[in-house]
Amino acid sequence: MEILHRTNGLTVRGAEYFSLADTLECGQVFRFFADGDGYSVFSSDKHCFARQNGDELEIDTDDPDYFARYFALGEDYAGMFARLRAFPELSDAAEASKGVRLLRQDPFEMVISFIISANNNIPRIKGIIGRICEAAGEKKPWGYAFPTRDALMTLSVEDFARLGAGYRAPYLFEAARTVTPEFITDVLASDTGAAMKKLLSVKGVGPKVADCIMLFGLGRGDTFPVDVWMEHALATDELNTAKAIREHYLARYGELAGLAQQYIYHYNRNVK
DNA sequence: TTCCAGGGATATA
DNA sequence: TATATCCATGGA
Repeated sequence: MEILHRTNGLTVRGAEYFSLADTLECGQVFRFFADGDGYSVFSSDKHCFARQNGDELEIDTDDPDYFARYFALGEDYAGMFARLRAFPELSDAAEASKGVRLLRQDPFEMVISFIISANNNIPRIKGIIGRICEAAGEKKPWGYAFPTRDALMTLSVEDFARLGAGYRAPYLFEAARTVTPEFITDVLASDTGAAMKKLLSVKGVGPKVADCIMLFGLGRGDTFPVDVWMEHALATDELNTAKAIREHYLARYGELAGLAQQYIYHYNRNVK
């Protein structure tokens, strides 16, 4: 994969293990929309317009370095794909998900976003997050940034409820106060078990939400979020709870479990 | 243990 | 077309 840095973006050639559409459409990111012949993608206080034609990818942005990391352009997806493809039960899902990547998203944004995701559907989640950005995020030429923690702290429980968060409003109010930069640093420095425990101390964060935050926001591959789709796809007589499924596949795929989860999710939701 | 709390999408009648 | 169910979490 060849990456050319331009002043206003990036050009990537030979992006065989990269699918912009599949990566964005597999439930890990809520701030993007199909825009002409590509996608507008928003993360933290950044924006890019990305477009893919075969194995050539164009990313227009003021911050190429940020989006090079965001899209994990420096990581060996060919190698990770090959290792997962070798598991017989994963071969079909892997082949259908060759270009799916784990995005490196902003930890604070992920905590807030995945609290909203609990017991919710994607269109509604997108709506709530969009309204929170308009209410408290900085206005930019391309739209609104995700609010900083300080800006989020100016919103009341009633504000969050009015923006559509429903009964999650008090959790968001509290998270804006407890999820400090120090909290994030602390979680990042912890091993998986300790990180999970710390995240679970935030109200509104249960096991599934914590797994999503670790995988999509903290770059932790050794997690395996099990939502209802995964449970339907993977449940057997022996593995009949989300917890049992999680433990089993975590042990089997190790540090690649998170990517395996994305392959399975994408295959079952978007391909099959 | 069971129930409930937004509301948009999906399934079923 | 109308109505029931789903969703992942915390608290009663």
